Amino acid sequence: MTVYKKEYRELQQIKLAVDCIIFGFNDNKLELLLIHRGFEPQMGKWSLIGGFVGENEDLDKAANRVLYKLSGLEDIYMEQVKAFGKADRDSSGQVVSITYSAMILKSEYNEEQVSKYNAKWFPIDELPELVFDHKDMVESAIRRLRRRVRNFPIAFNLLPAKFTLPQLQMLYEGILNEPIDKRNFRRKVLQMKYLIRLEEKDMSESRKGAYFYRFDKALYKLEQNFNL
Amino acid sequence: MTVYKKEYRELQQIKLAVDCIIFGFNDNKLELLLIHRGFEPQMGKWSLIGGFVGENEDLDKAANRVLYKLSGLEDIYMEQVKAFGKADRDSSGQVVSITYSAMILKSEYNEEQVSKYNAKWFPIDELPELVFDHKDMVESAIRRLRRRVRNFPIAFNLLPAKFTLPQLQMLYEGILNEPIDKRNFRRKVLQMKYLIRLEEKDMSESRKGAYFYRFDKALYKLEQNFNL
DNA sequence: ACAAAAGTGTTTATCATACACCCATGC
DNA sequence: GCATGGGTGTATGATAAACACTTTTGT
Repeated sequence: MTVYKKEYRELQQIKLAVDCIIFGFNDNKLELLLIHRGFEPQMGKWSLIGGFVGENEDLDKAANRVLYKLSGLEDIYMEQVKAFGKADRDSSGQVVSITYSAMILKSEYNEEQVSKYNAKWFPIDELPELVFDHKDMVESAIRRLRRRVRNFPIAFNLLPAKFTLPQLQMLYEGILNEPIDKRNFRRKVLQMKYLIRLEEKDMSESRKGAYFYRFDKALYKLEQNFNL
Repeated sequence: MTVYKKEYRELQQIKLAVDCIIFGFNDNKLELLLIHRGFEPQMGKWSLIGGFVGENEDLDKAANRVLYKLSGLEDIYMEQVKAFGKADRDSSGQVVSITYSAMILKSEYNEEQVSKYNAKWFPIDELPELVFDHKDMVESAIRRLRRRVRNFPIAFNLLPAKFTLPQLQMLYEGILNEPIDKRNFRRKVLQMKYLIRLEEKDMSESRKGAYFYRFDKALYKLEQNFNL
């Protein structure tokens, strides 16, 4: 924390921010929510959803507050990714930013807020030019996401409560950006007992129809081993 | 980064620090370098090696500067672990701290500096009471270390350039805190072609003597797959 | 009857694990 | 010759990867 008492007194000019990397899923592709920056510096470029940490505000709370302000979403699975702290990363001064990553179900997202804040979804392989080092932030978040989605049941945050296995597989293929063998995928998914098949079928995607499943959080909590 | 221009102007009272979690290895156990805190608050407890980030100083550079100041070591493998940002984590005010973790070879460590800074090595299962949330910091760094030591050749930072396989195995057993089968360990280690056996033997630990090996960084860079 | 997506098993290779004895040397 | 730590191989089970056909139903 600190070594010399005198350092404790020095006032830093460093500002502390959080940036939220919000993933959604659409058209079999991962998407990212960005905001059109309406002020200098770098006016006109696109930016992650971010803001400064408040006085006496927990870092995690700050990230959630910012996310809530700009999306209306609460209780979203959100994790710290990394601190970005190059002294010259923000041309307006020394700003250290901690990134947080969230995955949200787009259909629960309040579309009013999107336009209100000049926000827009972009497929992750068609991102516009981003301010400062936000491109690095996104890349590190995607790498982390691809690692974590194999070991934790976080992908279900991008799906409705009831979903089909083809949907789930397409989601994984979209996140990992690689094709997956259908039979192997289904076997692995169903071997873990966390997916409960419902009676109902989704008839909208095929004539045969695909069974709906739900993810049972309680069962997962018992074992907590997840691997895809 | 930022959403409202006005926020840009507000002066935060938040201070930004780095804390270094420095691991060494001794007597088949992981050790941690701590500093005796000689000032309030929490005078008398032990603390990680930390300090505030300087004006116009990169975060990584700040960590390295702090580490250098307190240990004399340069060019140490050091990685960002996590940001700690509970508003009340430091009783002297709002201080957000980014932790960095380094592993050093104790025999290269300047012993003069240790006493000069009231620093001391502690086995990780016999840590004294630490200030603030430093215990959480250490725990998260150890978890990360145990994860990474299996997938990256970072353990060699804790050994001299020439080392024996029994030494390496004891190091892994110490870090992971579990026994490892000798034959399986050696097979896996030698299957990756990064370890070069030297002619020389270490005769100090046994009558038969154990071959010295060295880790070939260049070979590792070619493939970069590592798994133990 | 055919198109379109859903669903289903087996084989093979690879990797992880468990396990016990001989070797080289100094005393 | 014996005590001490160093070094070696094999068999078994588990996991991952490749692969093709049948089912259902709306038109």
